[in-house]
Amino acid sequence: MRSLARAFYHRDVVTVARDLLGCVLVHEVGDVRVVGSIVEVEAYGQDDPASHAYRGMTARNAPMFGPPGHAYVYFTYGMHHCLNAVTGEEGTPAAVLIRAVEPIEGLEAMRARRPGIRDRDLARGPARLTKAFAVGPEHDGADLSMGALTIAMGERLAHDAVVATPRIGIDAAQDGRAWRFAVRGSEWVSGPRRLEAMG
DNA sequence: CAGAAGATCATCT
DNA sequence: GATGATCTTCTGT
Repeated sequence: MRSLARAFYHRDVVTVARDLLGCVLVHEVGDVRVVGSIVEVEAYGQDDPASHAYRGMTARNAPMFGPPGHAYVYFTYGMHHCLNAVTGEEGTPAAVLIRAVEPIEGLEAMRARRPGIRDRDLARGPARLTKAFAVGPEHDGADLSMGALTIAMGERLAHDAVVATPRIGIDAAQDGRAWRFAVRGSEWVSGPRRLEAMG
């Protein structure tokens, strides 16, 4: 598998979000490798009131202003981590939230990390997938809040979003703000109600 | 310094 | 459909 080039992320956030569908998310911790196909994403652009960066740069959202292709991982609700891919021009805040992936490889590890959870729900949600994939300070060590974690750059890095042709169809929904995209008909997107909303 | 809200999830009715 | 968990981040004073 090949990592996505920086140029992939160096584009409009909505375009990148759409194109990330079907791409593969890979994370390795020691010998353990887990892989999943991205089935649901959400784009947060510069003028989006729902974006963490809407009111300018802060300590938390600084990675969103950084170079495309890096990760923006944030902690929320006192217990969850969420993973984003930074896109567009450096200096212009934009990122794609990875909302759900379909597990492909490393199911055993995912089950161990999320005991008692049905396979279908292992990575079906932005905070669920970070737990199944062990994305977070406790496993990555790096200072995630500074965007030190990098996805998809050809360099030797712990995190790689890998190329795969976007499969199936695409649906878009506008929450009034962030653009959400999901693989049409996928059983692995985060929530039946959301699917319905996407028509 | 206090207060509120949060790109969520699991669990319950 | 509603609620509690749990704590960081941001805002206003």
